[in-house]
Amino acid sequence: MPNISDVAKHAGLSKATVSRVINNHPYISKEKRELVQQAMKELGYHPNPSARRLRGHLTSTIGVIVPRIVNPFFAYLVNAIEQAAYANEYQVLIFQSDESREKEISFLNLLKTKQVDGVIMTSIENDWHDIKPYSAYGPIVCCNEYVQDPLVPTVKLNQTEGAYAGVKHLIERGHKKIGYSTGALFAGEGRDKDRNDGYQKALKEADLDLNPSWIFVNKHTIDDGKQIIRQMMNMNDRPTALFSGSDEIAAGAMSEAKAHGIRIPEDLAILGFDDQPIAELLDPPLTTIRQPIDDLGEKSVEQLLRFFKDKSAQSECVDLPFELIVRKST
Amino acid sequence: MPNISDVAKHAGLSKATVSRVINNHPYISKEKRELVQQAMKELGYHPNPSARRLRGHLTSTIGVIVPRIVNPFFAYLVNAIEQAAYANEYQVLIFQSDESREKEISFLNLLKTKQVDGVIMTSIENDWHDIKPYSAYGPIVCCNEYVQDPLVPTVKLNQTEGAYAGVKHLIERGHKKIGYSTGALFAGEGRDKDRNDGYQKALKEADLDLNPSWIFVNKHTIDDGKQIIRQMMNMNDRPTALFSGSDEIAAGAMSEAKAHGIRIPEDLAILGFDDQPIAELLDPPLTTIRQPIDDLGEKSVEQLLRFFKDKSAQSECVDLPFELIVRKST
DNA sequence: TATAAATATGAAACCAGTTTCACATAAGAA
DNA sequence: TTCTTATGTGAAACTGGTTTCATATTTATA
Repeated sequence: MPNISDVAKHAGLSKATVSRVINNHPYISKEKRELVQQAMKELGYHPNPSARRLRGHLTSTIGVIVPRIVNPFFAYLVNAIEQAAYANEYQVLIFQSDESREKEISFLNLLKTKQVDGVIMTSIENDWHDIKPYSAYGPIVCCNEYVQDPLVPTVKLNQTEGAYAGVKHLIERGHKKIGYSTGALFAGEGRDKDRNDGYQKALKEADLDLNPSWIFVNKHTIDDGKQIIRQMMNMNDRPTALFSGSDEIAAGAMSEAKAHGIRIPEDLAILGFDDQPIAELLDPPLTTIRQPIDDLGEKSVEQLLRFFKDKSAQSECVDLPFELIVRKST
Repeated sequence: MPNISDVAKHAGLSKATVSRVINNHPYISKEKRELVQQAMKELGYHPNPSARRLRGHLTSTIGVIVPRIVNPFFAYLVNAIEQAAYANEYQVLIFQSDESREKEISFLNLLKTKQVDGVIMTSIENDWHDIKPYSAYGPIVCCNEYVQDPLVPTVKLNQTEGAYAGVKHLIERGHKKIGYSTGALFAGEGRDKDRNDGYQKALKEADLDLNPSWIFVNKHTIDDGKQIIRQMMNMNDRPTALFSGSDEIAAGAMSEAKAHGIRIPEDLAILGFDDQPIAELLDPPLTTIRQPIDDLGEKSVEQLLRFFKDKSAQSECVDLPFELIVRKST
């Protein structure tokens, strides 16, 4: 592998001039620039990223923290981020936090050690208070999550509206007993809180009571969905509709419900969240709330790039619209 | 951020000694070692990876090339690899080749520039002939793919056996007209060829003819699965069973088939491949061939680590067993 | 026409580590 | 007791880039 000195020698110029050509510095004569480019091509030269990182601050790598890559929602989000990053000649370092606070922090340390230029967090495990200090070492963008801090660049969906529209749809279908599954019930801030707000708002508007035993907390997976149905089977007064926090939960619930002879949507309407590819493959196809995942990824990368270009850029909070996809499960 | 000189000063020793402690060199007195460790702890010191990379060759990063991360099979594979890597204190750099030859090569260049210590390829787009030269810069492990070169460390499933068992299962269920979807029909080597072999072997054993119009080539996605059914609808002589190359194709096919009033498995049996989580959620639940994804990932990382430890380690070819999961779709 | 500003280049310092070389000391062998 | 050999440490060179500083040459302005 040739290095910058080889190129300099080959072109009959100094390392400094070669470096300037590589970095598009001003004040270089066209003549020398072409000489250098010629030499680079002839030697098949590629700058060594480690060396660049060591001196400058450019790593051309962004970190993405996801809870679990096997969750299709995050797989699609990572995909969108990767595409956008690649188009801008950035690499993506992907981390699974596994919903562990320690892992999350260990990944954020990459900012400190200049392994990544910036981080996109698609989930937040620690208190923001503990994460914030890391943003001194590089920009951190919240994507699909957010915190109560106007200084944090954020790209998110209006969760309140989404949940509101979903529940309202169920109410319009005539349901009065609406079950609800959520990540955290008494979340002080963030996505879950907003969804909870939307759920409550829709109920209130329709003068419906909120039955606490119809609220299922800390549900995330397919198995959790099945479990919800099993819980419901033990109730005397069962909900007639279930607003689940994700398509995965909905899929699990649908599967288990059918196993118990419950007809969907006649006996139980099920509403998902995400619009994953499986949604339309389920039987009956799942009514769900589509999140604009590609936009989410693109905008997040965009935000990050803005900060790379201008250290003191203004923080933005991008709010993306959602869409209710009505299929046969409601 | 403290650097190695700060630590050296704090401990009253030289940079060299500190470096030796970090790298577990022999010939260091217990006394000084503890002094250094104390100093590192007190200062909260973490070595700068870029600097280490620059001189030595350690990047503590492995690259993984997948065709598409949104394909759940690869999401699970990446997950397994990541977990195994994390346990060994390695980071994972994930790349989507998007089935593009150029992208694949551009990622392999990271080996050249010492950005990754080694690469796990879960798909191969270019001819091996063009990839091989890169292995001079670091080990390349084939995972779930393979090439005709005994010098390449490989972890794979016995695809021939898998396909054979699947088709045989369909034959035992009484099917004589078995449709088959594959990636490439005339593949000279690799996964698709082996599966094709297994398909043919099972047919031959049962004295069944191979009807070329029942073979569907270059199918991968949910939509491809739907398309297969549409093609079948136009046939006078239709297969009574479909052996699809993935659960995704199977899911698409099942959905479209039901839309046309075809009963499963009475009118058409459908067999998947992978055993993805959706398999058991479909209606009817999908009979499929389970790939031991976690083992696939773990073994691949293991192989890589072997080469990191011993540059001239012997290449191994690990063959993993599969499992037929019988559900209701056949 | 004198002076300031813009353009253009190279030498050397710098980033934060690792490794080589030189050298000192302690232990084991002749 | 002398000569190897093993053990332990530091100064300095090195990795491959970027950036500062010094300096030379143009070009623009007063």
